[in-house]
Amino acid sequence: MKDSLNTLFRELNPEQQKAVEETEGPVLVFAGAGSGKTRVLTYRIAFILKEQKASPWEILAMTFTNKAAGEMKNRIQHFGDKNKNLWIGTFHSIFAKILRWEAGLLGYSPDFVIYDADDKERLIKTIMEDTGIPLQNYNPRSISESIGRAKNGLVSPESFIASINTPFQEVVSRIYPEYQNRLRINNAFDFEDLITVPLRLFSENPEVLEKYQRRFKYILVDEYQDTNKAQYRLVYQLAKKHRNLCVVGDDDQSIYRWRGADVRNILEFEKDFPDSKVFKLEQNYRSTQTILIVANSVVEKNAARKAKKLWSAKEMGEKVDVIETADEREEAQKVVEKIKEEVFRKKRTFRDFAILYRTNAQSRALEDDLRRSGMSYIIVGGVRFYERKEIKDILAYLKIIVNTKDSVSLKRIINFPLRGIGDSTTQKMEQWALERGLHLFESIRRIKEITDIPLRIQKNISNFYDLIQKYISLKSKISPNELVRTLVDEIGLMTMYKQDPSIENQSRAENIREFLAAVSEYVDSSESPSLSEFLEQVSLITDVDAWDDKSNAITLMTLHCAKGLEFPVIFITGMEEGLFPISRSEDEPEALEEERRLFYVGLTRAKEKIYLSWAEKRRLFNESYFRLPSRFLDELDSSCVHKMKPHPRKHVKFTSNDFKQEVTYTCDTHPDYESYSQEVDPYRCGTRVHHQTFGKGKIVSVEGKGKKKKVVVRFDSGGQKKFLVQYAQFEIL
DNA sequence: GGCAATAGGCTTTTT
DNA sequence: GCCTATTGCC
Repeated sequence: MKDSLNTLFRELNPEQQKAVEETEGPVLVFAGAGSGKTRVLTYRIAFILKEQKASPWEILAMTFTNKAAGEMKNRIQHFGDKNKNLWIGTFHSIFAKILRWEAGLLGYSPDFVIYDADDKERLIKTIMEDTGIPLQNYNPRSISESIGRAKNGLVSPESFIASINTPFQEVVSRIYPEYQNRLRINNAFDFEDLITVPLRLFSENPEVLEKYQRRFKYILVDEYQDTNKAQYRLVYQLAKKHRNLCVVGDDDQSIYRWRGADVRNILEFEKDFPDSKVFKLEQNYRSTQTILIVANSVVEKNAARKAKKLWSAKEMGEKVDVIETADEREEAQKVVEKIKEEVFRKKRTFRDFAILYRTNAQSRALEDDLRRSGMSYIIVGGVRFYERKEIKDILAYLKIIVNTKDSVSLKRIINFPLRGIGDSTTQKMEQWALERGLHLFESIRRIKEITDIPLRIQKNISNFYDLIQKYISLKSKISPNELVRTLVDEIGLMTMYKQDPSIENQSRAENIREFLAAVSEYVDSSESPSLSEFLEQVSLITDVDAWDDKSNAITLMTLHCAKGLEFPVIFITGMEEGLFPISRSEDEPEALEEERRLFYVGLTRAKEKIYLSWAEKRRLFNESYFRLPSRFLDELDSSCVHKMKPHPRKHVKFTSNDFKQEVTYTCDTHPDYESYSQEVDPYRCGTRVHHQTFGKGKIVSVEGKGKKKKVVVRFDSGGQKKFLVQYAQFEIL
């Protein structure tokens, strides 16, 4: 171990080495993209162990993704295989583990299940139905998000009620306390709970907090800029005793503000810990100089950031190519063309490429073309595997077997596959349970006592009860693997899907097979496999975690997903106003800065070459829209950019379809369209208008025709608003 | 209670 | 354009 440490120490630059050796007291490491952040973290742990400052189980290292945690674990294994007992994991998995141990103190049993966004929404819907809040007026998802935001910001149901400003918040304030109540009844936690409940646990039980404070002599936090208020408090609490806290992050890569992440946590670390040591890692080992110049030129436009400048000892490298295309199909073609060129010219292979985009929906056009060209690709993200309906159905069975109190899962499967227990019956049973303060599962067990359910249906219910009961008793006798296979077989899922030869059912059957394989894999890899541990793993996994760089394929994913990864060649597609930066960020400077950081993250994924592309016309939802190039393209250091002119278009052809569609056209860049247009209409892009209330402005987009015609006007005062032309009473200037 | 047809919502990003 | 949830009919 000593040898390998010495060898590797030579690989650290002076700043990295200082950050590794400064083990005592609070330490803040600003680690720019590609500056060897993971290396510093792992060496630091290895160094602490080597100096025998702590035992492995006294070191806690927290990350945001399983992938990052796994990489850290892997690298540390190189230093010695006794390091298995280190506490390395995601925030959520670490605290899920602690919650299992301390569940009793919270009125939970250790078999609790973890609800994902879908379960959460179902529960909220149930509450809305029960409390008579009309689903039509309030969207359960917005309510779920609102509650999530409150929890991340440590706003309790009580304080939420105290700060109501809108009717919507009033509705949320009625649901929020009941939601927490039902979670407890269902013996379930949601994602936010995994962070906020430990905090409550610690504040209500100081002796428990002290136990963990004493245990964790050294605490490390990765991607500190992504912590939210709750996570920050949790870290702060745990580190208070030994004060050996090392946080590593990069404010320029903070891209999860919308999820409650608070950059202030990293920017104000020195305020929270006045005696902290600060290190800045600014040498980038990943990218060419050109790439860093371009990336810096973009992120410098942000006001809220710590001054720093990444540099590289590498060569200048190639310029960034900006590609302008006619529509998203041509964009895809160009990307494919460039990949072919790179493969041919530079002898690159598919795994060298990543195609990034802002929204998952953009992947389709790219996929179509890649498939046509016979190039292998993998999509990371999108519809997550464990969130697919057929998988969630099986998971719901498993959750019930582990925790019969979980009424959300119970309702999901009570009549799936169809067994003659319909909605009205379920409602009767719920009502019966509610009146007696029992769980829904109790109604099922004691179905004979519910006399207003016909005998025939009672029989169906008691069959269902026997089925679940059988697996509950099997749970301790056979492995999760055998149990799941028997279950899938008994409820006839595979036969059900296979019977129908439609593509979607075939792919469902395929997914179930994949799921069964995942269970086997879990059983093989775990020391003491249990159903409940498997469920936890599944709940906390993401698709990036499953991304493996071994297969030789082009990677497609969102910019968010790409964080922490690197590729020789990066494509960032859809560089258009309204898409990137996404339209919702336009009127909020902080959101816009976050978009810019996201762009920065994308750019710094590249080792050698960057292609940026945008399309003049793009299909979104079901309509075509004309587009303007992203403002970010203007922010690139022009000396490092090479603009590729679109193919000379001899005739801009518009099919009759183009005129039938309801399109948004932006005219400044499309004089061609004007000459083809049969409509003489003063309300088009670029027209300056005056509005009674808002003053003077310019039309920036148009949609719809006739009476439905709407325009978006950007006013000189700064704001932007959409109007129905019919009612707006504009004065044309 | 079951099933097929239709309406409606959505697309920013995720542990 | 897709997926899901709801509706209306059997």
